[in-house]
Amino acid sequence: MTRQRILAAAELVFARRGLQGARIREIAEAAGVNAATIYTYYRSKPLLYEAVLERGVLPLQELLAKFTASRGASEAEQLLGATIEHLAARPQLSRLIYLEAISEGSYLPELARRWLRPLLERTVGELEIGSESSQWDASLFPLMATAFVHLSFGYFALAPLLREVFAGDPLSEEWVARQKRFVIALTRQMFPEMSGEGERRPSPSDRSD
Amino acid sequence: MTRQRILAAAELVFARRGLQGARIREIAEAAGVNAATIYTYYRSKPLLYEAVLERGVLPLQELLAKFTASRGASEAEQLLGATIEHLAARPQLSRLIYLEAISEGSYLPELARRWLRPLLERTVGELEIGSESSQWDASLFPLMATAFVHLSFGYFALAPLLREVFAGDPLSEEWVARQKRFVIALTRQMFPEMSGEGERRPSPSDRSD
Amino acid sequence: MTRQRILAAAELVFARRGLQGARIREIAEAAGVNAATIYTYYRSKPLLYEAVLERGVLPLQELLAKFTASRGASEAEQLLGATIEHLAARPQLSRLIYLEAISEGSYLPELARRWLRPLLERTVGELEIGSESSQWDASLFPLMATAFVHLSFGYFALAPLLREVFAGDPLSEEWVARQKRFVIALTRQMFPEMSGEGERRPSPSDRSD
Amino acid sequence: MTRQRILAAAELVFARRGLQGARIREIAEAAGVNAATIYTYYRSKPLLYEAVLERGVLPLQELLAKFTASRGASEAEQLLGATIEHLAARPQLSRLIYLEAISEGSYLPELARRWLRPLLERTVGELEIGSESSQWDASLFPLMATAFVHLSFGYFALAPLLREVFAGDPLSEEWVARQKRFVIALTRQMFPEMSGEGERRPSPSDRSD
DNA sequence: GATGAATGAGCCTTCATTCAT
DNA sequence: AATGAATGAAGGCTCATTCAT
Repeated sequence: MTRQRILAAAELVFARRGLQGARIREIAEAAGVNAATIYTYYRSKPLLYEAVLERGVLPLQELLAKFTASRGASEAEQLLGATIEHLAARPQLSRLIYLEAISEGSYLPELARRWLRPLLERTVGELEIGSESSQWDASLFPLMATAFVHLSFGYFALAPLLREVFAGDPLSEEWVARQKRFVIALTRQMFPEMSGEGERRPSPSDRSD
Repeated sequence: MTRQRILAAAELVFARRGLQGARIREIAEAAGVNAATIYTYYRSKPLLYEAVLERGVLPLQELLAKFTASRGASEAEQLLGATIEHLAARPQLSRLIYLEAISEGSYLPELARRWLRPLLERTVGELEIGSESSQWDASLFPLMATAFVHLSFGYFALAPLLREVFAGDPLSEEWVARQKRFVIALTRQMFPEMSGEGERRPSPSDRSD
Repeated sequence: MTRQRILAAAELVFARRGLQGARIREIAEAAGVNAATIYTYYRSKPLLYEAVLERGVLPLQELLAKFTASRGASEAEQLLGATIEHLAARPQLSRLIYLEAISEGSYLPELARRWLRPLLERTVGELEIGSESSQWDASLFPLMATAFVHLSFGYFALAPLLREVFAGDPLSEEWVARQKRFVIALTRQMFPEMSGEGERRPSPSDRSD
Repeated sequence: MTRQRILAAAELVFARRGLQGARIREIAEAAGVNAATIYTYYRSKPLLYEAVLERGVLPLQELLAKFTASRGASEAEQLLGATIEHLAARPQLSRLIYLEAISEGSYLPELARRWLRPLLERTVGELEIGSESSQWDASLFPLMATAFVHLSFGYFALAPLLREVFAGDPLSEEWVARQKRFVIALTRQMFPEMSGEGERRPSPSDRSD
């Protein structure tokens, strides 16, 4: 129980300050425990940091695994939607990953190997199925896959800035739903051929709220 | 001269560690001066940080200003292209901005006021010209504008991660050109009505290299 | 316990160097603790300084309070004697107060309010009882009161200089007793009318050693 | 000229902060010169400090010398009066000497040898002339001499504290004159036999203002 | 398991001092 | 003679970490 409280607090602080900027005492305060208690569970700050990342990346891996088995027209859309929902429920995750990437942290290779590479392969592989009929150059596929990372993870990472610019809260249900709708609509716009015939092809202007 | 060396070194370190994580001594070493020398020019680390951000944001403001006067079909494309080229020449800028946003730094309001807000207004305003005929819901415009931030700034901010995943260097001329081409193609895909008749509408598969 | 050791060491160093000149590391060494430990108890050097002064001034206040109730001929003498004995037991206190005064420290108003002002009022009030018959101009009373501060506190503050000039140790019992005798004799010399009839009027040359 | 400005500024700052607490840059600012300029005249902070003390002690030595030749009843009074006037014109001198004494500075022996020792010998010697008829124990002579140091130098050293307690300014002409009158009256009170017959013996209540 | 106390290392910043101009 | 720029050496303070309780 204490371990979970520590992990949650650490995630919060690491997502805001990064590994170097985070302070054990701040994490301890956020967790409501003494700073020394943290060392009962984790032998050092970097190890705690790794545990936090681990706890964030593992579900992503699992999320991805679900979509590896079945393939189909709407698979990509479902993956995108599920990812965004997952991220909306864990607002710190995107920030952690972006911070780690920007800071060129030592966990970066792990992040690439276990999460981004599978994600890209999975998505690009998916997309390449329809590549023959696609109007897109195959060399753009990595960039496209990357774009979807930005449109899902980046949206949440930049939330503080968006909050400053727009009136509303980017993490609110309404906003998240809108972003989800936008990304899926964008996908369909880019790959019209992937939308199965049987399925009604929704207009980007469809509103669910 | 020393001041410029300090600013350049500080940009490098701040872009990697953030305000809190950056160490003055590391900046000093990178600048090839004694740590005390930094204080001859900047009275504190936060003030140095502000100066670095200032030096990064001002050109963005000016870049934006150039495109405010004339409007037209290909204006948005030009702005996007120019932005990406600008960022490619200053690889730390995107990281600085993303770090500041993720860390909810105190410079965030300034960033919103002087850069993101004008950018969005400018782009959304541009897009709204064609909104009548557009297939996009007006409520998605902010998200679309934000998406272009991700596709330009985010690309460079995540460069270390991409470098880890792909074989090549995301900051290389070839890669940057490809990203530029991709983003512009995406724009045309999304707003076909904005491409003027006189202009040949290029296929996204066009290659310049 | 550690707190007391720190306070004692700090008193020693502050009395020698003042607030600005004192070095935390020197205090720590004198206290036999790590410099960081000091910050476990006091959040900053000025706050430690205040605590040291507080610990010095409070007993002075209490000493003064004892003599506020009863009044009489020999009260002043007793106060003087008690003060000198108190100071002899706390050799740093006078130096602290003099340093604070000379340096125009921020604790000065507190010092005036809680110690010197009551002392003067108390003494001057006492003296004024006999003012009718006194040969002293009333306008000199403040100066006289101040003189007694010099003759008690100043004696201890200047101890290092006296040690340099005379052979002996100004803080030795013998010297302190002699100073006490001198000050009291001086008082009687100045206010012969205050010495009660019943009491034998001792000659200044009386020796107790 | 610059040298004098530096000395004056240094005196001001040293009198407030002591050797350790004083900062070269503060002295430089007070003198209106660049900090480096100070090093054109003095090779180090301690040497500047010595020069300041030297400049303060030398006139005291000379003042003392004037009174060494002639002896007489009113000599002591004149010395006291002259000293107080001298100090009133150099408000920092007393503070410098007291700080040096309290801090047990390295200049202390010099101070004792050149100023305090001669002063005491001179005064005590003077007093001992009348010791036969005096009511004072000879062993108290050093203390008495010291007392006069307090009553002259101490008065000015504690000026900031007195200013805090009393309404007026202890350095004002009126206050200084009063203190002078008080000290002289006290002397006469203590040594009535020293006041020559021919001279009218003034009452302590005499007022000059 | 949890913590208050303690500390070595290191951080930001200041300071006395030097030197080229 | 005077100074702006630069720096090695602290100085105050914080931090991650340990340990006895």
